[in-house]
Amino acid sequence: MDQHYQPRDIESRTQQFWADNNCFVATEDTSREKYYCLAMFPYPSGKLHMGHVRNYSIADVISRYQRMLGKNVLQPMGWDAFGLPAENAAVKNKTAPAKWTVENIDYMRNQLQQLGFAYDWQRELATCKPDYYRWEQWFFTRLYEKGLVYKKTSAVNWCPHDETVLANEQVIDGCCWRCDTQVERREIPQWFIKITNYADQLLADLDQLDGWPEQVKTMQRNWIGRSQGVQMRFDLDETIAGLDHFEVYTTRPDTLMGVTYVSLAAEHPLSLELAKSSPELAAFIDDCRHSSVAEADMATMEKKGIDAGIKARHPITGEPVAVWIANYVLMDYGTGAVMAVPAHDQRDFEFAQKYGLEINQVIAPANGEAIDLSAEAFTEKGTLVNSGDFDGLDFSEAFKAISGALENAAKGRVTTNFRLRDWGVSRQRYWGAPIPIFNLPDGGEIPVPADKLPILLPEDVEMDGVQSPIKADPEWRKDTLNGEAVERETDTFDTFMESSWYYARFTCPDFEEGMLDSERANYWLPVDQYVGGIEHAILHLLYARFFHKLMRDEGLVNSDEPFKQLLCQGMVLKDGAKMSKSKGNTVDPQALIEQYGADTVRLFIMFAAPPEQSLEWSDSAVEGANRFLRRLWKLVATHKEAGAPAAQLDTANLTDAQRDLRRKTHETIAKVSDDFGRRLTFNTAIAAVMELVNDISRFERETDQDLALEREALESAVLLLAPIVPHICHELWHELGHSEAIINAPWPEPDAEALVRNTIEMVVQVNGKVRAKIQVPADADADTIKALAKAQENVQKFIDGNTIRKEIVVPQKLVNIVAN
RNA sequence: GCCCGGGUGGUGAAAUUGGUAGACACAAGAGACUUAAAAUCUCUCGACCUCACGGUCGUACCGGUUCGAUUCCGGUCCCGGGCACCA
Repeated sequence: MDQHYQPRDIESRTQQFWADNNCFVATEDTSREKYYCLAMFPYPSGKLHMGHVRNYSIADVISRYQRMLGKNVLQPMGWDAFGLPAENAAVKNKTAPAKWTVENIDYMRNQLQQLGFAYDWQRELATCKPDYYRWEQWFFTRLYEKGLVYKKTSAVNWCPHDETVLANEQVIDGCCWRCDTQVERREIPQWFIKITNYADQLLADLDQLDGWPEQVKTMQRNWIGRSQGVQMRFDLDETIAGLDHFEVYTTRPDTLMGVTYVSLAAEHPLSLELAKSSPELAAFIDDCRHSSVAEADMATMEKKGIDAGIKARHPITGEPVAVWIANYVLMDYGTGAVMAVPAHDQRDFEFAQKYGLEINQVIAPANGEAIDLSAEAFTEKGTLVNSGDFDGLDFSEAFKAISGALENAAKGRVTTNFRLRDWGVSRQRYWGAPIPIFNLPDGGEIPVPADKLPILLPEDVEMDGVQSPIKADPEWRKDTLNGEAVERETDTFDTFMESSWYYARFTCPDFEEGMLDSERANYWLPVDQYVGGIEHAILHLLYARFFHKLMRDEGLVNSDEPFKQLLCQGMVLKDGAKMSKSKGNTVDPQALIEQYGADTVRLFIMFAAPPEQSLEWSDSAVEGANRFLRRLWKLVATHKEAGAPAAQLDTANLTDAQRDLRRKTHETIAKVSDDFGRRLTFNTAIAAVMELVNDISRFERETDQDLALEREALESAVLLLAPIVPHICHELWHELGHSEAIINAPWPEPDAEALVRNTIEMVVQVNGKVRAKIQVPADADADTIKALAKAQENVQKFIDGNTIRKEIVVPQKLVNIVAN
């Protein structure tokens, strides 16, 4: 055996072995328990970054561990290949997005292979290929036929200088990232999928996701945002272009008697109508357009408003209420109009103060305390005051009474509302799947019939950064249907469409007869373990859950949820900031693989932090990971020099030192199994193996029995590390005399007998402070332990002269004597 | 602004169900080996007091619950993720 650890040779030999033996090709086998482990597929941006290495190392460790447990494991890999960066690169480098994307995929695939991830490469897919997106197009036409798709106008960011639509990311401080022109909102017709039809299911089914982090479920619940409230009408004093009222929704009907004005969105039909006869209003509404469509921008911008000059009638008192137009009311959410209660809503309060509007208290704290409405609104629930017949009621009584009064007067009703909005899937971009719709000469549209699919995206194009090549080309859109000329839709799909079902396509990527081969899909689905960045906690995961239910209702899959267990890994940081090109703090994984080998990179990244936490990069800690592997290699080499043990291990006759090493070995097996299988804390698992390796190094080997014990300990360490550093373990396993490859070795199990301890160390506290440590027999009773604890000299010192008030014994752990 | 997380030595972290704060590493310092360096091995390593035994303080900050709080509760500050067209 080579005395020195040579990762380059070891890793290429091992990877060759895996490839030659098709080790990771997965086939359906109903006689075995399946395990589908999936990491979020990458966008092929050029080369792997540390976030990828972390994501894929975590998933690979889980896959390899489950395989050693005997499961039929599927771990696929593919490419989320459509998207904006390819277009930007195309403009910059004068290459077609397709070419750029394919080259990136080739480079990154090679990097993943160098890292030794156990993928079934036969299932590789790329979403930009027609054999993938054709089924997405087909599915969209099915949704259309089911009435789950519709077209409506919706706002986009528009750069008036470049005459192009901008993504939120391309809007910097309200201006175009290329030409710095102030962007405006522009309403254009776009396609939507009715995710709101599934809002209740998407909310309710979160409860069955026991394997998801509570944090992610909470975020999704809040995002869906189901609320009970009241929708009511405010009648206008005069009819304006046929409009005699508008609707508002509130979750706080108890504050209704405190309404002092109402606010309309700038795009509200009433606002637009009023602007026709008021240059002042028209100017204000025009000004409101100068803002990006991003909610964060809307919420943080200066709140502005203007008196619309009309009055509405309070639905209960009939008193006139001022109508304002405000820049912070969203037309896309709710009714586009909100009632304002400045005394009990902070945003309304600030607006009212700014414009000198009335602030009327109608809620008092339930405990009778006075409130000061000169500084801020009182937003908690309480008891009604200044509310006429409703005075004295609490929130729920007031909710019932006021909504009842509105219902009786036919002015309102109790409704359930969702914050969730329908999914806008239209993009005015080139590098995406064309939306499969034909526009008819008479102005209508129909979905592209199945026999005309796929609508192919031309790949040999030039990008100018302004207009999509399929929009610029007058020929591309031309098509015929039943001999009649029709025009293809030139918008493409949101790329979240592709990433919403790729996990299912991996079960049957070669299937040509349909979107999914249900038999194979139902064998592998749901995904047992999904691993990806926390930044996807809401959008991607919600859309994928939605798509799964859509596919279920189409009869393609038979489960309700796509991902049984979810692990959200933290980001990789350097100097406390996210690694990014713009900050110039990136570390190239490629250089590290070349310098230290894949195993060192994998070990470092799994050891540095638990998976959910952000990970701080450290060059010297990588050095440390490499040092550990060298030590392990050397330890096996030294062990081998002593030859193979002549006799079997005789576990019934062990010295104390031998018993200690054997206990450590089996404690480590138990600990690592729990960390891998239940806790998913790989850093502590590695630490436990390091402790074992330290103990082996310190173990003084003399007899043949010692040698056998040392071999048991080393073999265990190698098996336990195999999922993390598979290449070195592959070779060490052979060196330890096994002809069968470690990839097919079963996971070790702890021997209960080896774990037994005769004595236990317990801590003795006096008034909660540690004063002594005692060794007690494992089966000692509480009185014996208390007596022994009190007999300690340093314990005596602290209880002497005091009365013992209480003695607490926590079995196996500690004694606390309370004395004063 | 709203929703969700996080904050522990010089550094990354550990403490799994409220029970020994700092496992395992990194860095640093001292020593051994070496002509020398690297590598390797041994020891020290939260702060303060103490010759030592040992003691006091310490998990962002303020307060609470408890025999006992890094862990639970209330508040504050700071950092990160998401906010529907980055993926």
